[in-house]
Amino acid sequence: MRLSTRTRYGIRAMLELAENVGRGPLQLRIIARRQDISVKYLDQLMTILKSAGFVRSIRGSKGGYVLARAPEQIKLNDVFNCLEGPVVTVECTENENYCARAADCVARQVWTQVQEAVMAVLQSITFQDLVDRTKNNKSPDYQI
Amino acid sequence: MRLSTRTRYGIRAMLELAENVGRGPLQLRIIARRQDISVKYLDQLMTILKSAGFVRSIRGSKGGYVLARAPEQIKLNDVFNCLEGPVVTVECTENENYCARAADCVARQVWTQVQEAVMAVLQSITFQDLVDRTKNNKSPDYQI
DNA sequence: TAATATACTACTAATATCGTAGGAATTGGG
DNA sequence: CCCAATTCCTACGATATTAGTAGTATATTA
Repeated sequence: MRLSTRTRYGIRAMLELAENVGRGPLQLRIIARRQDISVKYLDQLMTILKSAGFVRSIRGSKGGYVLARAPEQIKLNDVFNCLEGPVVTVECTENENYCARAADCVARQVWTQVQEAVMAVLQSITFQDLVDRTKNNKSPDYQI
Repeated sequence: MRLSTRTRYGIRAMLELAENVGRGPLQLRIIARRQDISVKYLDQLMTILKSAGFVRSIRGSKGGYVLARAPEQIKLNDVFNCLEGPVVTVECTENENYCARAADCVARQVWTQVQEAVMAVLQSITFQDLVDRTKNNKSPDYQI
């Protein structure tokens, strides 16, 4: 159960956009440099995020990317699902008919519990929350 | 973030052994048939579980496998870790020095939160719990 | 000694991941 | 109108992992 770089990079890129709200479009090049990600790879990730409706693009010179919605309206769970796929994919938790024993399968119950725990965390956090947390981390009050 | 069959099969095999406690060794062949897993593949999984100390093997005729500890003393988390590896592997959650920005990286905080949520679920369940749940599921009281 | 098990090692097909590469299309500014 | 900057699109490839299959060696019981 390891996270793909796709998801990790994608969420970090979204965070960059969230921090840039109100300052116009942000370029791939900039995001890639700040987050230490290959421009070309990030290019593909943004395509996914764009077609899922999380970001908007402005083409041409002075173009770039902006969030399609306000940061407080985008939950981590949404983006996670888009990039990583359904949380904890075990076929039988999604499709009751996948296995004949599903009804009294305790293993299935466990995976469902795990799944719900992960979703609960990711659903409770928006990109605005992450922006706020970043500010707190950078605040002088928190320096040692 | 999908579970490998390795983990799923392994946990189901362990559950079979937990249900068989006190009845002597259980053969690979039997477990494989009941759980619909390839005998040869299960063979390899049991090798892993054995070297991790979760099961003991009895070789030769009338041999098989038994749990190495009482079912109430084996948490799902232990077996999960053994088969699937660390929960939610993101290098930076395990190794603070992996990334220079780790200290104030909010993405890292998120993955830590997710990780802890999963571990909390898996740590709260033992194989004895699963045996009990199975009995409840099979009890006539629960039939419709 | 025969039958039944586990133990061990090697191989393989399929798939996914994590990119790299190259060029086409669009836009803003001089 | 032209050039530079930027997104858009498609194809390719190297690497690793997964989910097995296969064959043989070793141990134990009866």
